[in-house]
Amino acid sequence: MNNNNPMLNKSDLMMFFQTLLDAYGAQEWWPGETTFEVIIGAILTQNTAWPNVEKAIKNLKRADIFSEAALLVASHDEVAQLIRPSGYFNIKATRLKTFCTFLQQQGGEQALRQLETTALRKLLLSVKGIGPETADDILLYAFQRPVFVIDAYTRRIFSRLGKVAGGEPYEELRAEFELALEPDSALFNEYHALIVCHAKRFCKSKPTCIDCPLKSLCTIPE
DNA sequence: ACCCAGGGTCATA
DNA sequence: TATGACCATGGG
Repeated sequence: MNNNNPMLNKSDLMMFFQTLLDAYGAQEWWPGETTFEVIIGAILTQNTAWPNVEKAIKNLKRADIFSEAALLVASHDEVAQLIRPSGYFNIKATRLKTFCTFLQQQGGEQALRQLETTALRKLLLSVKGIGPETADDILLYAFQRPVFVIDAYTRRIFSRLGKVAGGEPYEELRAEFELALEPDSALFNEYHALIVCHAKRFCKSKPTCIDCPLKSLCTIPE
């Protein structure tokens, strides 16, 4: 499929956005007060419901293990036990420590902020445990870069709207969204937040189409 | 007792 | 490139 007659076009995307914004209001993402907290949350929320991540973050804060230095000093088992509610706790404990080591080697958040988006993205993807979606969460919500995050919800919603196939490679989908829209980090921020908000209410694997604000535009409603 | 959640890595063909 | 196994808790 080429770009002559893109299924994903700006006017449709902005119409969906406005509909979601009218229905749910501004979400003001990411939940988290600091850049560091956004990044920790992005790693912990991999394939995991957000309330479980909040519990894990609370545990880390209560134990006063919520900084690059503290996470590196703490033992693997201690971190793992604290983040237990977020699931995959052994893997995620390693990922948190790996990221902190990376941050230290790079010279901290300030050094990363100096990099161009494409360079920073490549660097983040080189960290074991940070894949494309987590990298884009970090780029958009921690570093305010105009990157359109693709997640399972995005695939599901827009495939049900008949705008994408759904099974495209990550980079292909991201390119489609970013080519259709102006690079606007505030827009991308709110758009992804609204996608998640909407999917949690109406666009689950078993859809709940009653009162769905996108119902008239959807290809599957019963 | 299922099914699913704001993924990523690794082995295999 | 494209599947499949694995990681693991908590809520519906």
